[in-house]
Amino acid sequence: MMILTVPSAPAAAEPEPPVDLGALPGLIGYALRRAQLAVAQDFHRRVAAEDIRPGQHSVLTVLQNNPGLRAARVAQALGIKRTNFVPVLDGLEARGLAERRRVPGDRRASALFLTEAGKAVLARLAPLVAEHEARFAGRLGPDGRSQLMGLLHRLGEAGFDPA
Amino acid sequence: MMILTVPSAPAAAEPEPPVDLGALPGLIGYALRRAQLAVAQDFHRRVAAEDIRPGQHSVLTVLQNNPGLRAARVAQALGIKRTNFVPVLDGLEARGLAERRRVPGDRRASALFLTEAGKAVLARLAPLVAEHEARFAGRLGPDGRSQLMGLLHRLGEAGFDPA
DNA sequence: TATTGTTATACTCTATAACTATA
DNA sequence: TATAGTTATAGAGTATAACAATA
Repeated sequence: MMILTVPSAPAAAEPEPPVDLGALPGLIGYALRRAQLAVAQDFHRRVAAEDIRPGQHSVLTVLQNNPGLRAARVAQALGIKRTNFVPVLDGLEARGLAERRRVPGDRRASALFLTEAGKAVLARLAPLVAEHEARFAGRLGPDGRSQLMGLLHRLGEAGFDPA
Repeated sequence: MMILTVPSAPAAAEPEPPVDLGALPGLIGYALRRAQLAVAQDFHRRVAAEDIRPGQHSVLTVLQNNPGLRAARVAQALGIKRTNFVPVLDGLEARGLAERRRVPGDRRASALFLTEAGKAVLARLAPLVAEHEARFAGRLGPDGRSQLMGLLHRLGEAGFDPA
């Protein structure tokens, strides 16, 4: 019996050499993006039941801690442009989680508040966010976590100003 | 003389109390997002002259280090879905920086290569990216930088799979 | 049947310019 | 003239579903 063609290796055993990422894994920005993607995806999965995204969670948290704050200040505190903050707030208001009220002294401004439903969502969110946080804190250990927070804070300093 | 209204302080001196971010600054995901935003904005400014975004830089780097790699493998290595990789590659090809070539053995696949122009862009990019990296590495110090890379890698592990 | 690349589509995020009503 | 909120719009990024050609 004659063998007509001899593949250099069985198809199932072709290992496909790993992709060489070059200098990318050593770049701070690349490592940040990969880590942030992983963390954001976990947030999305954990909090899916409440249908809240990280940015919405941030806004609700700020309103809880600063009832009556003006829209421009919320946006600025979170690094969101005023113009992009409008649809975010529209969404929260349409779902009955937050509300705009007129400010007595200044008829241009609006003061923002959580509704009771908004407070309830935040209360239900708390344990989900805590689990999410614990998952990644667990990967780092207490020392690693506090080191990371310090290092990230240094990167974020003096960095941006979303006029 | 009767004072009708007494503002609690002159308007110019009203300090506007700081916004209370609550638990946000202690959350890994929030700190990651702020840091990533600052780093990405600096990348954008530094590299504006070449009109290349971080994702494009990553693709060009992978093609340089793995000439002839298939599209699906490039996308998977960078955490981009195959379907979203198409317009990225279209853009690079339209600018003459990368090209698709037919693969002899498999008529479905395309092998990806940098063009000479693509190699030249990457060469001009190198010092800009190095400056960008140095800016943030300088904020952390050598030890801080290597700690950060280790911690970010732990966060990104086993995290995502952009099928 | 499974894989490669692709189209179509939609939703989010981010960005700029310009408007309105106030101040 | 400046500010608070808004509208309109455009560009990226990311997501799913489905298709043709090929394996």
